[in-house]
Amino acid sequence: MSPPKSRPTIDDVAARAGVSIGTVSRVLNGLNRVSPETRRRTLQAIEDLQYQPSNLARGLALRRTKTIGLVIPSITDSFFSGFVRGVEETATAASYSMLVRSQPWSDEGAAYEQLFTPTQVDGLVLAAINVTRPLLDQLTARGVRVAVCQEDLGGYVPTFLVDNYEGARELVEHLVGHGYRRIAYITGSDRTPDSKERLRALRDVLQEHGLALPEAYVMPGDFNTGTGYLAMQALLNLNEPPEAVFAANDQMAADAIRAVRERGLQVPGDIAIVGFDDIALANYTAPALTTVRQPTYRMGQLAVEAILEPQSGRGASARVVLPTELVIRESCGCPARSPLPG
Amino acid sequence: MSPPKSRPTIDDVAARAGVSIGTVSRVLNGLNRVSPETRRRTLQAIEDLQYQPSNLARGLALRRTKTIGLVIPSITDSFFSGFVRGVEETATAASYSMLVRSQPWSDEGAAYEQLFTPTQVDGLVLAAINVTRPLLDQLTARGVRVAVCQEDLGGYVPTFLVDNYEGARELVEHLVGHGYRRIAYITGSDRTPDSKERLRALRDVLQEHGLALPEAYVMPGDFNTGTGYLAMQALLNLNEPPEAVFAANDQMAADAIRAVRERGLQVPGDIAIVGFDDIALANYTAPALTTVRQPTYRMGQLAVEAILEPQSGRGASARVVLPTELVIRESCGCPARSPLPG
DNA sequence: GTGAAAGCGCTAACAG
DNA sequence: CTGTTAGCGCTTTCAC
Repeated sequence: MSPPKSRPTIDDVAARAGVSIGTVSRVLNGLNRVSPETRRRTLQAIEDLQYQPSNLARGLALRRTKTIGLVIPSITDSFFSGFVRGVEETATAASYSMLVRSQPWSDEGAAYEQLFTPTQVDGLVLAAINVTRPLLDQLTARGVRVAVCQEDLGGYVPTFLVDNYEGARELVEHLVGHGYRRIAYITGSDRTPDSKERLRALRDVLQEHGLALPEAYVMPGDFNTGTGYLAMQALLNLNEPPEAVFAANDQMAADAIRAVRERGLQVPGDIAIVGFDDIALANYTAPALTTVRQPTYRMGQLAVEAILEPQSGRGASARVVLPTELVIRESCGCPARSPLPG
Repeated sequence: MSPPKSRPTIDDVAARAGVSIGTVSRVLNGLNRVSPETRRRTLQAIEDLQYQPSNLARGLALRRTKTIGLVIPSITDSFFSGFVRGVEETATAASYSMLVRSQPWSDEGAAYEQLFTPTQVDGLVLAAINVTRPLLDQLTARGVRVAVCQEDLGGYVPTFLVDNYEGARELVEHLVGHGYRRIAYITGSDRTPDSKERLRALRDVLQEHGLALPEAYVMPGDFNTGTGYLAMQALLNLNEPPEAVFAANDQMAADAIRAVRERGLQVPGDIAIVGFDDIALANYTAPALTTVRQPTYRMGQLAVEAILEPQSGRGASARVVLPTELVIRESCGCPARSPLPG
């Protein structure tokens, strides 16, 4: 691409108003006092020229860009929907722009090393992204504020997580309360501890109720669309199929429901199914999904706040675990409730 | 926020390598030739210092930022999911960063006037956003390349639309093929011509088949969650309810399905329902939704290409109408097909 | 109060 | 091939 055409600069404004650029800068930033008359003339010139200061030049001089970067596995993923809104709205409210980069998970975790270098973003929100400690150190050493979500890097940088264990416990207790004894689990991928934590909760609750979790009741999935369907088929083929299944996330739970229905069986009549996350889809499966809501919007909001107001983050090394919320709909066996999404 | 800590600059590199900054710049941009030895020493210094050039300074000097801005009603909306991916992936492939701003539709359409000023973005993708001609003129005059999607501003800037009329025609023809005679429509909002175009197609096709579209069969909706439910209830309360309903988008169709099911009726047994868009949800409603797929990914891709390679856009004023694709699932009355989403 | 001038970090001529 | 220098547009002392 070729360079853009000309646009008014601070010099043009100064010339037109008959003042120096220093004065223009002053009325623009309004800290020092400028005489009413000078200010008026200057504002008039700005208006006439439709002048807008260059963020680039301003950024260079100030060494800050008023933009924060968001790195996320997939900005389009329904699960991150609330999170992204939380980040964007909070950033926007503080007059910050949001630079986004989708960065699918990878073992190397290398590609984004050179993205969002300092002086391009003042802060970085890393969501469900595994970065190496050296990279993190380099970023912070260069003055980039970073906040991490859905991934525990050790807590030497503000971190926001969700209480998977407690959330899952509540969900499983609810299932047990329905009277189900044979409860299976469809796992997520193992690149984060989420799936394991939810499974641990399932194990613990079952044990506390004197129930067992047979090896065969733990079916592998990967959080993505498709695997829930396969896992459920395998579960249904067991000699003694489970009475209820807990899928590590809603996407797999939705696919599991399809697998059950295609078998000609009913949910929750023949088998109950619950998920985790409470994505938008959870309201539209038939039956609607009982699940655990994650405070994703809040998390995005907190991450940005941690970047914007480091002091509130207690030495920039807070590690907060947010509570979840059990959302009871119909797939667990409870009667239908509100007619509309909720 | 306070300015960031220091980071290596091109001067540090030059000093360490014992060369001038001009030389460092040359090895960085590799256009002019540099002696192998000098190059080696310079690269070594860069490596040692973990130097990364400042995009800000570079942008100021070059007058381009290598970032494009995306303005969209809601970056989180499922319908724009493919579009956003198309924009991001195409931009990333060209080494461009993506600045995002959600801008809910409004009559004034004013808030984003000062966002993404030049020298902050080289180009702007406006999706389903109504901008005034003066603003558009100002942007292009300042050298910002803009591409518009899902909104027809008059064609003096690259515009990408979808063939609503043809897509809807195909869908309705399919419905008529099923034998339905009484077909109703749930409208979208009127801020874009989309809903009206789809309705026009419905009218035309019905007429061509000697069928009528009673006034009462056109129920108002607004594309958003909730209204499809209400509209469908109203339709069911009619003395002579329709045999099939065409909702202006999938979200409303999904809500309509819920309304029908809650009435104890079957879809498509008692009443067929179809939508438009083919969002992810369309695969999970029960029954799965027959709908019209919009080439959103392609559109995002084309928009970015139009910005990056203006010449291919034919004088930067192309206006391309993309074809849609009929996606037949079960809600229209067709038998179930593939077990997995597709 | 307001102008002049020194950068911020980098690219791009322009001399050698 | 490589060093020097003049900006890019804005903020910020430092004098007047």
